[in-house]
Amino acid sequence: MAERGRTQAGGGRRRGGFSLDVVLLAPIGEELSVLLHRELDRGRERWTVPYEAPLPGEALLEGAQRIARAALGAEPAWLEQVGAFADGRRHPAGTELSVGFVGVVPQDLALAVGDDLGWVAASALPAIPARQREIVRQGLDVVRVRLDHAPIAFSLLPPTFSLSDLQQMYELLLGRRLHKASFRRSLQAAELVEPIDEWRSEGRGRPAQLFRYAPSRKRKDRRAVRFDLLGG
Amino acid sequence: MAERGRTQAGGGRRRGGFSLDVVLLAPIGEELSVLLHRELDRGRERWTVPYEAPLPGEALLEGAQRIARAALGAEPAWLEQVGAFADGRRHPAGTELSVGFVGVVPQDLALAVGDDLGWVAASALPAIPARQREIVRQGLDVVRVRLDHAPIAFSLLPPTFSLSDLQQMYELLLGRRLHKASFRRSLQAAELVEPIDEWRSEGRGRPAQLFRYAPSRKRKDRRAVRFDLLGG
DNA sequence: GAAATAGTGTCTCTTAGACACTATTTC
DNA sequence: GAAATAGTGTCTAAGAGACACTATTTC
Repeated sequence: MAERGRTQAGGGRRRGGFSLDVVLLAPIGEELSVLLHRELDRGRERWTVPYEAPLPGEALLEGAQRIARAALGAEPAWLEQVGAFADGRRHPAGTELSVGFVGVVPQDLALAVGDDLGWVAASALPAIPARQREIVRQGLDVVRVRLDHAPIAFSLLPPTFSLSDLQQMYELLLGRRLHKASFRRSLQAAELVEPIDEWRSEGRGRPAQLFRYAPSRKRKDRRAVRFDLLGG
Repeated sequence: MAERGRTQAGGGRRRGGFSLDVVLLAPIGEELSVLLHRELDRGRERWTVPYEAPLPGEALLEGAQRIARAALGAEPAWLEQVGAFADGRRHPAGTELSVGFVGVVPQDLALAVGDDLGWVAASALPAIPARQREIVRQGLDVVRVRLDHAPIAFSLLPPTFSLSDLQQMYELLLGRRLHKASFRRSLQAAELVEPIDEWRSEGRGRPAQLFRYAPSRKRKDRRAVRFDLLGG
């Protein structure tokens, strides 16, 4: 916790090394949001994706986890490499190379970030360094591609959830609406969730049955969930 | 051409930098093969994936192209980044970090490599440094994933080809058999090829009509080719 | 009752994959 | 004719997506 707000501590202007850049995504209200760090550069406010130099001997994923922990005070629920970026575009660390990561954070953990950090809707990012903008763009793509194969959406939900919760999470991450009946059929076919004997009422409307994530081990290469567009 | 056989020229033991590792794949006969470089290390023969240090100011893809050109004397037909690797495993450059690329090379270009280079079946690689083995493994995955969306198979064929040629190339790259009728239906739906008024006889059997790669511009996000298993 | 949300049944259309066939060549 | 390869027609099963419906709650 003491590390919070000092995300850039190790990210000097070391020309020889490289930076680790960590795009953290969280569902904030109805928006898929990105964690940005506010820096003051000669009196001007600048936003950056959290980054730092790697530590000697540290694996890339470990370093990305460390940077995420420094920013969040907690581990992201999922974290994966996006790639290496050295296109000559501007980066605040001054390094020629950056290795990008993307991770997701559940909303409750996301809300407890420090003063100089903020969640900004991915659809309305402020100006950030060009190389980092590319990392964010590709990071969003990585999440959307991986969504079918990794339990990213589940990791953002509490242990029990309704199928409407789950569908909304998928829709938020994908940035598009899904077809309700089809979503549920696919979920059933994928054997990913298990109903529990519990219902939750949101005030208005029929109470929703709750489920928990319980993937069937039988089919490993089976696609997780298949999606349809739009929906009633 | 003068560069050939000096692939490792820039790949010293610079702890501070990183290496660019280029996995080159080619269809050699019936085998999908990887280009390896033979080095002598204290009298022992060692095989490595071509690698070098990047040049200052050079974009990653440019560097990978340069390394491929040095090894092949030609550009690969397709080249894409695999990712960054710094897992602490062994790498001949001695760097902590490597950025991996994967590319493909048509057979005719592939056959003209120098003495200290050789094409080895991907299914039967010799011992290579652990980090490079991982880059090869992930590189093969990248090719297979991209095959649906990038004209990789076409880039490995001459301008005109039979549909059986094309299917065989897909099968080689994917490492599995495809279903003939389904392959052709998918190809038709994807509007990727155009028949030309020319046939080719292989000696035995009915002559095959020749086609050329002619993607329809209309549907950009349409999946390139959809595949089925096995086949008559 | 209306409004809101959860959940389902059924229809159509597309496609993967199997199967079996026809077509055209060399021997 | 047989063998080999190219190419196609049809059937089935699965799945996507639309549509409309039923079910259960609050107001």
